[in-house]
Amino acid sequence: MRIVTWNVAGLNARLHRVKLWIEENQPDVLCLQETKMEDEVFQKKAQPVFEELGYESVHNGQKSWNGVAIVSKVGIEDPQKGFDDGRKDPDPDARIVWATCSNIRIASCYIPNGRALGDDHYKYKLDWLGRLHDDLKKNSDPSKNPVVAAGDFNVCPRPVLDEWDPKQEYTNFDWKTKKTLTETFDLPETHVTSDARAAIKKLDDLGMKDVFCGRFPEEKADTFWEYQKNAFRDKRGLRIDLVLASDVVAKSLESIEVDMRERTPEKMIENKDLIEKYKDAKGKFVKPSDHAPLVASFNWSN
DNA sequence: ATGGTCGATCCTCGA
Repeated sequence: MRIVTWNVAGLNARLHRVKLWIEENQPDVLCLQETKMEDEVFQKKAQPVFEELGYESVHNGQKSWNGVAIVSKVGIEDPQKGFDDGRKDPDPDARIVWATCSNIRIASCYIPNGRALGDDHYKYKLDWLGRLHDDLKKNSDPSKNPVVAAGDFNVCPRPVLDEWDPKQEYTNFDWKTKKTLTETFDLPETHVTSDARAAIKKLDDLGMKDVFCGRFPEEKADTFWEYQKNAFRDKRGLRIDLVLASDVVAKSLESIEVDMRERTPEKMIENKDLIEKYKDAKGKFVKPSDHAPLVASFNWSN
């Protein structure tokens, strides 16, 4: 059972590559984030592509921003859009969708970025993670049942290992001044706070284990590199995409890895055939997302 | 002369 999470940064723009990736990698369940489209658009443009490949799908989206989907070749049962955490105020954003696939309750999650510590969006981020906890506790009981929450958590769970070094100096040539500039890059502060980490810890305490962390407690494995300033080339990334699994699932983990090839910028692709392959029907090279797919394989049968 | 973020939308915002 191969479960994948991938923030595609716009499914309309990325569809050609998502299709290729599914064909090559044959995931059982693919959790997508940042589809940036309404459900009607998903049904019309994306769903038929997935169906052609033998996949069912469920989507919770909105215009321009956010949007999440579960794409599965092992069934989609009891789909649910948004939270069912007992609260009356619905989430204003389309950030979570649930489905049961091969007897595992699965959520595709896009946690709010937070923007800045003083911003209301940061409060929303922490509240959102609390709601995820409460929904899991209320409906899924991860201490007993097979549950997976996969997605872009916008939190670096482990200090240092899941971050870039904010003190490291990077050099880039500036064509305007014709000088080599040295600069450092601050971490996104909303991703590394003790409160954000405590929210992930609370999910862990509920029984939702960060399976990469369980297998590789001492290793780095970034999943996101910003588009700006050659971040991928300079290995300036963060580990913010996570597969959280309840114990019965987590203990069946066979492998977990990041597909770096899918994030490789055009300039760094050496195999020219690959560049041709990434061109869509109109002959336009489809750029990578700023996130790489995180692929988790479990020895799971229901 | 080089390159400079990207996507969705409507030009600026969010990441």
